[in-house]
Amino acid sequence: MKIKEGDKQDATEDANEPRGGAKPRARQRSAKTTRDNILRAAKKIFSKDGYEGARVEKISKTAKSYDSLIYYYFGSKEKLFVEVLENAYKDIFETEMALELDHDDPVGSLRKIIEFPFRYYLANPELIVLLGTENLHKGKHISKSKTANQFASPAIEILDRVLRRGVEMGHFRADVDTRNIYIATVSLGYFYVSNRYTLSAFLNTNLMADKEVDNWAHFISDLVIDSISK
Amino acid sequence: MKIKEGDKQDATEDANEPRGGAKPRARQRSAKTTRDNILRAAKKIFSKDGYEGARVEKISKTAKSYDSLIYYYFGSKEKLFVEVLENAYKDIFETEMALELDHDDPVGSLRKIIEFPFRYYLANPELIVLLGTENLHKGKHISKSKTANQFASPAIEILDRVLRRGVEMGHFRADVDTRNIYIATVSLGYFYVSNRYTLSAFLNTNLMADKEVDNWAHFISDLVIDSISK
Amino acid sequence: MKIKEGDKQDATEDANEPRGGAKPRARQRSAKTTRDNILRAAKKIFSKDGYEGARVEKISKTAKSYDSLIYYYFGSKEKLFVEVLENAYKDIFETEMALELDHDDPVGSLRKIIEFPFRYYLANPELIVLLGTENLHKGKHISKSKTANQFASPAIEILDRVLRRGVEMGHFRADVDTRNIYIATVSLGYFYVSNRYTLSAFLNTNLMADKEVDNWAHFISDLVIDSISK
Amino acid sequence: MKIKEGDKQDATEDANEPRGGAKPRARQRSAKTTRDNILRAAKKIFSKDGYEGARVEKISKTAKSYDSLIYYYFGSKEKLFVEVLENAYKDIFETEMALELDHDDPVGSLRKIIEFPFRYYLANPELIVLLGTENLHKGKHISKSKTANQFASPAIEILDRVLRRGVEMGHFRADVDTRNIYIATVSLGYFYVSNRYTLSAFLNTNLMADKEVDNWAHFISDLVIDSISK
DNA sequence: AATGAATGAGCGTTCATTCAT
DNA sequence: GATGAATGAACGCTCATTCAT
Repeated sequence: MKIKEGDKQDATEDANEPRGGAKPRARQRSAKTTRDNILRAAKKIFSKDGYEGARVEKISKTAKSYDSLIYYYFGSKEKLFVEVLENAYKDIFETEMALELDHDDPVGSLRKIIEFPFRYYLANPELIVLLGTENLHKGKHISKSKTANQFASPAIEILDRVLRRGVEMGHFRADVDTRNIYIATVSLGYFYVSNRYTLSAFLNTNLMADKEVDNWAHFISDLVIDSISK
Repeated sequence: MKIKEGDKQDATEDANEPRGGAKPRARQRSAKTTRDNILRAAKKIFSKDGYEGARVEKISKTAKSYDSLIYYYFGSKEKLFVEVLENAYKDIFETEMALELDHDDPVGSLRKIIEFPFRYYLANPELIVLLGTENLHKGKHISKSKTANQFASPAIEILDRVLRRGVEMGHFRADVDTRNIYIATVSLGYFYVSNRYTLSAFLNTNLMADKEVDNWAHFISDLVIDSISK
Repeated sequence: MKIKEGDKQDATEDANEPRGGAKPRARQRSAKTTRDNILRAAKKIFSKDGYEGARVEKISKTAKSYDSLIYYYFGSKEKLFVEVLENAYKDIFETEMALELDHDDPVGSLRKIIEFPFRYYLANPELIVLLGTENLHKGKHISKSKTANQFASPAIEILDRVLRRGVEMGHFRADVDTRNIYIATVSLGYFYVSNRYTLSAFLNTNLMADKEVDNWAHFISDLVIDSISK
Repeated sequence: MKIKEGDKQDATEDANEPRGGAKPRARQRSAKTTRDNILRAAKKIFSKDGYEGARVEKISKTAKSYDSLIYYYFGSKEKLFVEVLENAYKDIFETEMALELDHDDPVGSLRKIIEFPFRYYLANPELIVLLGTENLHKGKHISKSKTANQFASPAIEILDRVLRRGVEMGHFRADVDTRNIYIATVSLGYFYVSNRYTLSAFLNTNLMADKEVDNWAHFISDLVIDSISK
């Protein structure tokens, strides 16, 4: 499974920068570009340092911009954070929507769905910091967000369709509970990544080693599938 | 299952305050008590506000003490945090060790073991903030800690004993992987609590309602046990 | 006595907006209008918030214009302030010049002259903030201003003419000192308005009530006239 | 008349600094001293630059202290300002209370009372800036202040006593209005000082020259006394 | 050991001003 | 001339930490 990794590109690359111009040093005066640079830098810094640890100055410097432009475009550090958060929600759900699932192979499809969160968090661990911050603050942003809470149901619906097809085809037990399976699936992927440092220390293993990662991916698939198979 | 809840007592209660002393005006507080008050206050504040969000002054005021005493007793905010963290590790592992398991009922024992982390996190959600902080900082404290990393193996051993007994008695499949089951168990308990706010928002439910909590406890037990049962 | 009140009209009214033009969408605002809008907005904001408290952005927004146009038209916040100040000087002196005084009724004329500053400040309290700012800055603008310091003498001359006519007609003492009377007259009107808040608090009265205002107007007239009457 | 001038001493002189000690450079750790230094510096800076223009850093540097100590002792810039303001009120009223008035010389006494505000503002022009700020902000501090609004009445009572004695002795008209005389008195002293810069510019004179000052002091005494004399 | 004052770096934010289109 | 993005200094305030008594 290939998961699109998060933005790793340098925040300053300006694709639409005029090439070979006479003033190669001139600052791009494009709101779009600046705003995007800040957003990208913010995602990076918030993910690395958490909300409180992230310094506005660090974000603006990373974006090769100015503190004041953060306020010009976003109004406050908190609003910037919310926008970063919403983008992250959007990304993960859109990626999940794009999973190619074979309607006639519910077991294989389920395997893909189960592994998806794990692989996604692995590739985009910044989401974990963002979600952690959000939960530390008792979800006060997500509850206000207009774009965020419309994402969960499609993801569950996809899972539901696969599960029902599996039941229909006689693979799964008739009493499967989609929502519980959904939460379990995310739990098993999230925790392994979110607590990778403490867990690695306790278990005296490097859980991020490829072998370990693959082992876990298979294990959680088997775990869930075994439990609902007839 | 009954889980000992975290310290909820007032940080200022001085059970061992000497009575009838000659200096009724003097605070006359033993070092032990002051240190403990600070530690208790720190746990409370770090859990509520996170490491960065926790203010030294807030901790000292909560402990009815002084900023400078924090430095006197603990050296720095960070060292205080580490001590809080170690205490929290110690508490959860000691509580787990104290689980009363019936050697001749591996399935029931396993059920207890599976539900334990979930119930514990539910009763002590501050642990989640502490662990989250620690993982945000890439586990830099736990790796230095002398007391922390000696706890995991006993917990795994207990699980291992139960699983092997279950295999022996013909309940579980012979190929059960203790470590994976252990991680799965903690994942399923941790995530539900750690992400209770965002998850509740996405699912448009209050996952902390008693009914939902019980549902989840049963579900994760069933999930794991079903998957390893013959 | 009727005193022309300061500009209360909406800064955005565009009386000279061309009608039925071919480009209905274009702002099509003459430079004159924009400049005037800014000037009017500046007077309002400087008067309300003082020089330091007045934000360039607030002025430009009030004028439905842009910060940069303030710099385009006026060069700096300070120069804008100076222009506001000069306009205010001009207004008060022009208004005073326009007082209709009966050459053969020096006492009645003097009464009008004495009450004038009081009534004017009452109707245009923004002048007080402007003058206060100017004095806080040790009059550094007025000393540079070309238009401002040419106004005082005509005002004094008018007073002087009235006083001399009063002496001539045997109403006033021969040794009246025009300049002192002038300053006293302004003092008595200015202070009552400039310190209306602290004074009202100290005296536990609302000095802006109509009754109190009229009382003061009569009192200061009587005070000055009594003192110079034979 | 001798008016106590405002604090002109260096904010850092520490009268109680141990002399000839071994550690002459050691920082005084006396809350009283530090607080006073800040208060004195604040009075100076607020008076010079106005409330908005006064920078917290400038105040703390002037007091040879730290920004943070301002917050430690006063809570905010605004609260510091209020304390400066209250001290200023207290000073002027206490000084006025201390005027030595001869009960049997109401005219002489009245002369002293009339000249007092003028001389006081002259010696303590910072009061004018403080009052100006306060009036710019519509008296929002004075209305909250517990100590401020208890001062005016004693000052008026003193004036009242003198005026009544003058009436009794046949010097003044029976219908004198104490409150109006009081306001007039303050007006005539205040305005001359508060608007000394703009007024000097308009009149093309240096109104602060000794001769001019004395002229004004006499003039306003005469003005008021003439107007109420029989 | 307790109490509280001192220290100084740094934080989120705002502001006047300039520049590019 | 209008529009709005960029620039960079500075501001009020907070914080972890240390020092003196």
